[in-house]
Formats: sequence, C-alpha cells, structure tokens
Amino acid sequence: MQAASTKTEAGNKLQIIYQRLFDHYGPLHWWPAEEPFEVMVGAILTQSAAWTNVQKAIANLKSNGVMSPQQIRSIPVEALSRLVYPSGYYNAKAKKLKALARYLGERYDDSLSALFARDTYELREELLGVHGIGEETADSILLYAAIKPIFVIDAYTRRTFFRLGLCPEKETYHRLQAMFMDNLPRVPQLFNDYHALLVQHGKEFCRKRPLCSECPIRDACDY
DNA sequence: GCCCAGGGGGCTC
DNA sequence: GAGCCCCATGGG
Repeated sequence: MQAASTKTEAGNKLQIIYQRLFDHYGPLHWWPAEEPFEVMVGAILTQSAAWTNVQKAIANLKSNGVMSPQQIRSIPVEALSRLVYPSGYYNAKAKKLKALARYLGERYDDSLSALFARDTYELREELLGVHGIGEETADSILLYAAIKPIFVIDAYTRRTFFRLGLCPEKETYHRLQAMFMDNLPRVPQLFNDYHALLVQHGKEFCRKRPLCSECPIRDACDY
C-alpha cells in the first residue's frame, strides 16, 4: 500500500503540473511537421538547436526536393550540409541524416509503416544503434512520428523538475522518464501535450531565475 | 560580447 | 559509466 500511495502522490503532482501548464498555454499541437519522415528529420536537426533555425533548414530541404530517405541517400553529403546549414552543426547533422536514410532503406525498404509496426521497445533499441540517434531523439521519433506512448525527456524537463524538487539535479534519463510513464496514463496525446508544454514553459521561464512570479507552476509543489 | 537552443558522438580514465 | 571536448548558427 505504501508503494501505491507514493505512486498516487507522484501522479497527482504530475497531473497538477500538467493541468496548470495546459490552462496557461492550451494545446500546442506538436510536432509541427507535415508527415512522419519530416518529424524524424526535425528530431535530428533540432539537437541543441533553436526551432526557428531548424525550420529554415527544413524549408531548404523541401524546396530542394530532399525530404525522403531516397532523396537524402542520393544527394552528396556536402550539398546536404549546405541545406541544413541554418540549424548549426551542419556537417555532423548531414552525416546523421545520411545514417538515418541508409538505415531506413536497408532495414525497411523506406517503409515507415513497417518501421512503426515493430514492437516499441525493440524499435527503440534499434534506433539507438543508428548514428546520431540518442535517447531523446529516439523517443521523439517514437512519440511524435510513430505515435507510441513514450515520454520524451529533455533539458527543460530535467531543469524544471529539479527546481520543483521532484528529482535530483543530475537524474538519469531513464529514471526521469519512468517517473512520468509509471505515474500517468500511457496515452500518446497526453505525453505529446505534456512534453510540448514543458518545452514551451522552459523557453519562457527556465532562462530566468527559478520561481519566477509569473510562472504558471511556481506553486505546484512544496518548494 | 555572452548565453544557450526541443543532443549526441567519441575519447579518456 | 562518468567526465570532457567537439560539433556551429542565430536569437535574445
């Protein structure tokens, strides 16, 4: 019963935080992309980059007809680098997109429906083996492209929950992810909105001092 | 000018 | 497996 009680308490806090963020920002409709492959590309390009710069890179790819695995395999890596230039780390990211496109072609004949039909956790492990895909990127693909109930942890989430006193400063990705997934209903739309809200809140408040008086979750917990 | 963005790879120890 | 350094543009 002790475990159940603790679980409920954590779940209640998570629900309260979600509700306050949702009341403040409303539904954010992530991921802003036209189709799943664009989500996968965006997940790589947004690594340590501002979304406004990622949008420029994605616009370059689209206007040059390079938004499919086959097209990414065909274009020379130098040309691909130039197209993704605005998102920063352009050489590194061009290689990562090449690795992704090569993986999709070799393992799935470029069929995303075949890719997403895999068992969620087996697919997660497989994605982690692709150059350029780490935990956050893999989980973003699973949640926002494959619509699987996987919670995405990012720097904002870690910072916010540390400041709320809900986790240690250097909590591991897995333990933080488990806090959400073990205490909330495993519904993709909920995880989608929650992560998006945490990022939106983070952009606005995490760069300022903690406990900003305007913050919608400033009094969500005892701190 | 400074800080940091919707991280991850690779290397060392 | 923890601790570094590297990748790099652009907005606040």
